[in-house]
Amino acid sequence: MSDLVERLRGRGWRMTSQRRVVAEVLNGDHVHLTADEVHARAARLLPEISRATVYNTLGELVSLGEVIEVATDGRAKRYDPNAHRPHQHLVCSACGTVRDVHPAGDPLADLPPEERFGFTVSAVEVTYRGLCPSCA
Amino acid sequence: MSDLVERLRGRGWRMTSQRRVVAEVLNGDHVHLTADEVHARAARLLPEISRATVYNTLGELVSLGEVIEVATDGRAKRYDPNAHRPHQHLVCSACGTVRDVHPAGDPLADLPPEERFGFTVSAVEVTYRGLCPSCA
DNA sequence: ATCCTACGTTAGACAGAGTTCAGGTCAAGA
DNA sequence: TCTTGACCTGAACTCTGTCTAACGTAGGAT
Ligand SMILES: [Mn+2]
Ligand SMILES: [Mn+2]
Ligand SMILES: [Zn+2]
Ligand SMILES: [Zn+2]
Repeated sequence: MSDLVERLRGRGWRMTSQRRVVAEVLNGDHVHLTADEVHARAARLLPEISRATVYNTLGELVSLGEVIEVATDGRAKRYDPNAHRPHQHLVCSACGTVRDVHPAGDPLADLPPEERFGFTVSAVEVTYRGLCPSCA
Repeated sequence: MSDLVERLRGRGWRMTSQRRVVAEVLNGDHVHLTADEVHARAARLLPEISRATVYNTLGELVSLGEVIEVATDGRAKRYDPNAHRPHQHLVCSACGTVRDVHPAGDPLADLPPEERFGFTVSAVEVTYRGLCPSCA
């Protein structure tokens, strides 16, 4: 996540304390924070950061391809810095916890041509649902 | 969808004009309407129907297992009367059109035990994304 | 057929998530 | 250091969905 600063600068983006702090928060494995969680953690490092800036920066990171947006349910979207390797998600139906998973097989290949209705299919998302150990 | 009226009655539910109209709107194949779309169409048949009743009735139909809630993106949930046969969805990234698809294989079997992190996995959703013929 | 009443409906207030905007701030090149 | 346009802020606003109190009515009881 630290060379993100370089990538952003390479695209002519100003490196502000706000953007640095958001990038800092989105660091680690199995990180799937909501925008408000990102804002709360960023505000511990930079108290005056605004909600709007967090939303703007997250949206920019998504456009850059550095962060993936995960729409789990009727709840808030989660922002996932693990954009390196493609993966799918396992979501707890009770508490909303999200884990990265790597299923076998290629779901795209499982969709036969006659089931594509003339669409140009380019991506597939798989969401597994169940109860996590704490909630079971 | 017409014997839905009977199933509801069998559960001791009152059959009101509002519920009949919502059931009427949710009729056909590849129907994936948002709650507000259901409300708009229901209101053409029964102008005084309220938004709250549409939400209530849709929630009841989901609890009954007669309708499936589909969260396509960060937008409004869609309500799908095709609850008979399990299926997945193909969504146009441009216009949002949703089609029912039936991929081969069992995605649940593709998630090995060591990728389940102790979860009790009970369901899986697959969403294919791409451009529909009109948008391509 | 009429009455009763618990269940259903309504309008509007409310809440959470996210967007927009006018005005103030500041990163970084000259 | 100066300049400037990109960036940030707070507040208002939209969108989706829930809740509530008062009103209406489906359908069994009489
Ligand atoms: Mn992830
Ligand atoms: Mn469907
Ligand atoms: Zn859980
Ligand atoms: Zn389309």
